[in-house]
Amino acid sequence: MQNVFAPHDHASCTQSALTTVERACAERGLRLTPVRKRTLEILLEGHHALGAYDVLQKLSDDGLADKPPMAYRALNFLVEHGFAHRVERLNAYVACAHPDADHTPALWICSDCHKVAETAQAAELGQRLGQDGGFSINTLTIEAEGSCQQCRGESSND
Amino acid sequence: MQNVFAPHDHASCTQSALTTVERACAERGLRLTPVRKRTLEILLEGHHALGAYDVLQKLSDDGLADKPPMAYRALNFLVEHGFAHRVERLNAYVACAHPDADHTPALWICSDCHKVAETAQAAELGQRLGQDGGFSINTLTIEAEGSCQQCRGESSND
DNA sequence: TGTATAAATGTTATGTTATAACATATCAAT
DNA sequence: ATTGATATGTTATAACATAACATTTATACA
Repeated sequence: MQNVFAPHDHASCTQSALTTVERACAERGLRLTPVRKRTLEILLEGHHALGAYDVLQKLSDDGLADKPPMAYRALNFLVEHGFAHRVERLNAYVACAHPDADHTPALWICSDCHKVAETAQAAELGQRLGQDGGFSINTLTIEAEGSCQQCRGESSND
Repeated sequence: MQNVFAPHDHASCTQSALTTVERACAERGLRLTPVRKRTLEILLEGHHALGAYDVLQKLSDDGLADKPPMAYRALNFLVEHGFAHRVERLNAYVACAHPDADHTPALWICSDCHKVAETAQAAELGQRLGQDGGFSINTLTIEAEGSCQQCRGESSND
């Protein structure tokens, strides 16, 4: 687990995500317009899920967008291209922790600190699960709500 | 996979779910009031997810409830006690396919026929996933969207 | 049997999340 | 420059959900 729960150098964490997305957009011919980039930055400010209207408020503060569709469009762009994830349980959005990998993430929502972490091993797992019933998966949502190690104040070997 | 996608004797399927829930309520001292029972019946009419307002409409037709909180209360009761599940991806609800077992279901949403099936093997799986990061899971959501075997028109051994 | 307590229901009002539909502007290629 | 595609601006409304408080009904037990 790429541990966003643990203390880390968040500035470089943000910077590297941003750079990676910029590169990915360049490579894939995607337009990381001002609203889109700012939306990503907003999500990157913390490892928390933000609702579309939270994002909209911040975009509005910056004079970049002031109506729901604008925020939803930017968020949908990010989600579609794997630069952010929608957290179904929260009707909210998180920046992707490793936007370059093609992945179906499992999301880990700490109900205490409200941070959301992500792991990538979900896809194979879904395939395995679906095999029995002959179900062919397009998209898979795996979200756990609970408490992270940091919030439980426990050591790693308990 | 308890295959709700495949043709089956739905009347007996419904009846047995209903009986099981009635028994469970009796055993656990829960009150399966008219609105609650009818709500369950409504969900049991098909293996489809229904939105709270769809349910409300039907309850209203029956003169049992006519305001949002009434439907939400009944639905929440069913969900809390494991007699129905909330489908996060759809903001909707399905009757539980095996309401007696204590389970964390994985839900299988066919985007073609819109039926929702359920399997029970999710819990262990979540535990395994969370172990690495020391994350302690309270609730786990696993939902796959895709196409069922029936809708793909494929044989079982492809 | 009356009364206390808890549980469920009824009701108003509003909060929150999301999109349809259509107009306008900008970009990218020829 | 023209065109076609993409993105943005805007209005309006749809869809989902709950807070807060009043009233009724069930249940327990004095």
